[in-house]
Amino acid sequence: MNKHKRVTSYDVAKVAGVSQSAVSRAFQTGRSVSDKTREKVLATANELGYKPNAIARMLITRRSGMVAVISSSRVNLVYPEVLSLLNERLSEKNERVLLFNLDNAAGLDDILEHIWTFQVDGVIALAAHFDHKSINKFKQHQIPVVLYNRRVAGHSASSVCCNHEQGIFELVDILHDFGHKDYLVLAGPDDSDVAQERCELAIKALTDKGINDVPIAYGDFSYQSGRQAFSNYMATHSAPTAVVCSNDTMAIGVIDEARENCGLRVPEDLSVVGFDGVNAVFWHSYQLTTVKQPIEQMTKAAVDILVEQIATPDNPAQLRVWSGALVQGKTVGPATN
Amino acid sequence: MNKHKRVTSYDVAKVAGVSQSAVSRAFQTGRSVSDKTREKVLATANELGYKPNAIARMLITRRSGMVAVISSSRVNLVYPEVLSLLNERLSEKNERVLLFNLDNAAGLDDILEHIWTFQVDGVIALAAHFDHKSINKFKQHQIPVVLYNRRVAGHSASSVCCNHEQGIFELVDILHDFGHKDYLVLAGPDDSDVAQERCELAIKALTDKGINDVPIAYGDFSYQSGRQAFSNYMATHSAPTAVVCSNDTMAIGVIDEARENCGLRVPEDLSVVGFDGVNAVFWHSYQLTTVKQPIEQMTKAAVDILVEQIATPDNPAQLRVWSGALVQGKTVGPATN
DNA sequence: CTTAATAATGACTTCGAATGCAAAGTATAA
DNA sequence: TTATACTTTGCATTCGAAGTCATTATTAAG
Repeated sequence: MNKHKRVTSYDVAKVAGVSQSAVSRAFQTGRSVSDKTREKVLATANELGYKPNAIARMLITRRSGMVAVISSSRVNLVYPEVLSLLNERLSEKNERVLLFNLDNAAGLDDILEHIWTFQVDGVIALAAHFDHKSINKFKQHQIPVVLYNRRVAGHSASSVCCNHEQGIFELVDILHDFGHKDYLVLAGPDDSDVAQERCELAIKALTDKGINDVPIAYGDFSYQSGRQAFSNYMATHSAPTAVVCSNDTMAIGVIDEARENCGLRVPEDLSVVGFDGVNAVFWHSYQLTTVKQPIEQMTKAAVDILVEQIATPDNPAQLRVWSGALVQGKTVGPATN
Repeated sequence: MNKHKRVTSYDVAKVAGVSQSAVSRAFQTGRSVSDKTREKVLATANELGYKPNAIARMLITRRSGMVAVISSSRVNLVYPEVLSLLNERLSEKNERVLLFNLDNAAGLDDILEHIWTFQVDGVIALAAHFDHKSINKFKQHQIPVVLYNRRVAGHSASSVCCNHEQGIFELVDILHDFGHKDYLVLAGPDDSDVAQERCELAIKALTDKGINDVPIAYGDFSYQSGRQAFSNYMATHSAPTAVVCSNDTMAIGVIDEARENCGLRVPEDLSVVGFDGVNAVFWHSYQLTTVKQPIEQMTKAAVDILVEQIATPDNPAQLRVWSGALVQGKTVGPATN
């Protein structure tokens, strides 16, 4: 077997009695090699245990076969689901995932440094704290980017989005139809674009219904922060009848806090809606009323667009938007006051 | 700014009036360069927007700065949590995560092919379907591996594990103390080592208590499979009073199925225990009795061991085992029959 | 059986940083 | 001042595959 030194294309060439070029060509499709030579090369390669060195290939082809995915993790159950699908789609396109974790805005610079040096073919950014000001740097470095659920003015980067406006308006419609008048909006961290957008849309939807001055509480998209925020709110205010949460994980936190520590039944005393449609909200004890993002379609499109931009970098940036699917769970009921 | 061509160390060298070697050395610590030269180089590098090309460095140093993490995703909530921590620890050691997803045994060969060609510095394997027979191949390719929750006979690879035996015995102890006699063991997929181990240990623990012929149902570690398995079992058997599940996610599935479709209250009519201690089981509606793995310590150790093996490949493989922490939730009660 | 067109092949160069080695520079000791 | 030790520096080579180009082998056409 192969002892200490790696088997290179030269080794294979020597044994097979051909040139290194022939070996290289044998491992590519659509290259000018006779079947005879290719067979011979592949046979001896197999015999010697030769595997092409991807690093050397990257250097000369200037393609790394890696896509950087900038995700978050700590808090929001939606990230693992999206990451998993992205990984699958990218594998099909023969791209590997180089994973970066961004849980607070401070980490971004470090991640960018690594992205430049690693020569990734492209980037998919889904982290909540991803700062869209850094998008220009990608352009300078000529690295295609696809933003996930984050649109940027002027279309300077492609993005795939769920239509938050439609989704949140539908949720508010339902609450309104049930006669709710006392609302609380539970927003995400204020340095997150998605958080900001969803919060503003909730306020706007409520204003459209003639409901003004809605109080806003803040969390960080995590379960604990949902509980904490609701607990804090209840300590100084009377109970609302409906809570519009900027994501599912916080919504579950609110439900648990309401049931455990506030003596409120959901949905009898309190209606709660979330956003995302993560798997866990469909569990029987919660059955949250929420909007499910079409993450299969969104991740597929994100990868398709990215791969296209890698192949033809001069193609214009594009934006694709999907409607979310309203899921009528069991956390919304008629207003009681 | 930099237009179309990448800035290389030669460009910096020319502008700074030094040799390419000097530039290279300026970017490394502990190299023989005068402070004056280093400053000059770093200044012009900054000016030209030069970033060292990691690919070229990988080729010559034979270190990629990447660790392959083989994870699963579909089903078990424990993976995202572990993955996130691994990523954090590896970043601290200046290693990037190259992510591979293994959701069924068939995908392994493809992943291995990629691991060889990408010249990763090391591998951390946590996927349930990771087949320990492939460990020898890593040795042949001289790539250090750390197994997560998977020990292999003969210590041919390092591993960090949670002491499943202790944990499962403690869980069974509790159930036994509550007087349970009618058990169901819900096992994971039979091509998974962890699944097999936990199942056997549950049976062993029960046998030690004098309880024999315990029925076994099978799932795939997912919520849905937990529901399905319990539903199937109930269709042809009378209800057990206690279910020992091989992971938390399935345990939650069992609880939901019992409550929703079987008219069983948990814990009054049915006691359920899980394993792992994923975040979601602490949510108020579940509060599962389970064993929490010390994933902070385990991931830290996995990374430390791997980094050590990368630095000194001839060091012997090591095994580190932690006890899990019993979490007394609210899903276990006295036996009713 | 030529001639023209096409396919297959190998020699050589390239990608960009790191490093062994020898030469040149600087500091220390006698 | 000279001999010696140590530090800086640049040259040339290396990592391993891929691509360019010129040459040779093969096939098709006339």
